[in-house]
Amino acid sequence: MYSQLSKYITNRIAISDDQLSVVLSYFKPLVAKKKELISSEGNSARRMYFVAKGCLRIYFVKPDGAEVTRRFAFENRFSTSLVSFISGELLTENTQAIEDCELLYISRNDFYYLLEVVPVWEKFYRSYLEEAYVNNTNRLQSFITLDATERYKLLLQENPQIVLRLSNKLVANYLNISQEALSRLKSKA
Amino acid sequence: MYSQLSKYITNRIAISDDQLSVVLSYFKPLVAKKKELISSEGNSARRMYFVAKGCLRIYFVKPDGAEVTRRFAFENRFSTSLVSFISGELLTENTQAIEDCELLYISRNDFYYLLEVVPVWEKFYRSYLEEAYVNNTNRLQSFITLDATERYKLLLQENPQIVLRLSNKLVANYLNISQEALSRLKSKA
DNA sequence: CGAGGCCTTGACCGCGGTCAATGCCCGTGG
DNA sequence: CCACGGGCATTGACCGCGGTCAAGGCCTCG
Repeated sequence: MYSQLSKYITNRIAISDDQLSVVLSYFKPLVAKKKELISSEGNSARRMYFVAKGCLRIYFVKPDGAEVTRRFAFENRFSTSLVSFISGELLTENTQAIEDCELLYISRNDFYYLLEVVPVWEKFYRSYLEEAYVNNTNRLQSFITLDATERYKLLLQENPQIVLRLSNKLVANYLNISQEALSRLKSKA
Repeated sequence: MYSQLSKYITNRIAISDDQLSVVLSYFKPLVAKKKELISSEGNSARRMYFVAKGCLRIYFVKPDGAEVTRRFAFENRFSTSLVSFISGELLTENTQAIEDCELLYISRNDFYYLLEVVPVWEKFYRSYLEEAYVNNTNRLQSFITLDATERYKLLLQENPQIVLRLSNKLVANYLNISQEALSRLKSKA
């Protein structure tokens, strides 16, 4: 697990072995069963997760109770309810294991502490934020410019893993269309 | 102009006078007339703009030629085509003055140079990225969860300046609805 | 004063949502 | 090992939001 995380970090920034082991020492392992809710709205336990195995789903809940998926995180991805992580306020999004998972997590406090004591960690966070921003913008753009069929085709191209590995229900939810609509557009194409 | 920018920066990070003047020295003034295109798609001149006076509009162009506004930046705001700024690739978005503007800009190269030589500048960029991410996420969320009327009401609440100061056409474009639809929902509410 | 852009209103329509019925698959317990 | 139940997928019927097209009035600017 820790070697996967090391690789992830060293792929992104130049960091000395000493600094790397300081960073790693703040990550703790966590195992979660399928369907388990790892952190939920209104909870103040903000953490950043590294997925060593399995898949996480980040979603928020609409006033009417409906859930909307913002993101899936498969193996070798970081993931967090980033808006709450940034603001330090209560969680606005839930994180759920949708497969049996092996995770490493770091608390928000420890993460921000590392920003102070390991200068190069700031660069890591920068690249994380930049990537999150670009992903978000692309997703926003796809909702603004594409209809349901085009969004589905784009997802197949750019992230086939989501379509192949997850249930139609989850895929439809991620595309923000109904299960029925996804079923129909699949049968046409 | 430079004092506005100083205030903006010192409001966000603790920075010594010396470092501040280094930072300021990389910003250059620019005046733009209403409707002027300041930087456009396919252009590689990536800059970050500080709006001292007037209003900028950042938009991208759909394959069919339609324009979609991602963001307006009024006085005392930073603004850039951030995805291109991050990636260093060609611009994917255009920036246009929609009023007569007084701007300060810094080139992408100089900006990244500052990240190396003025360590505290990294914190400034961090806070900028965090804010951009949160804004983007809220906007994405509003498209996913709200219909046209609700999006309009939310905009009135959170950013009345946009509605009051800009033409219906621009507002409708920002909300990603047709001018006609905006006209109708205004007359009902 | 004319032309072009913006705003409004009406008519029409298509995408995708909801509701409902049915079928399928799979996990669980008897 | 089979029977049952619950969740997921598919299909049909229906409908409403918001888009497009078109026409008319108004304001602005050259």
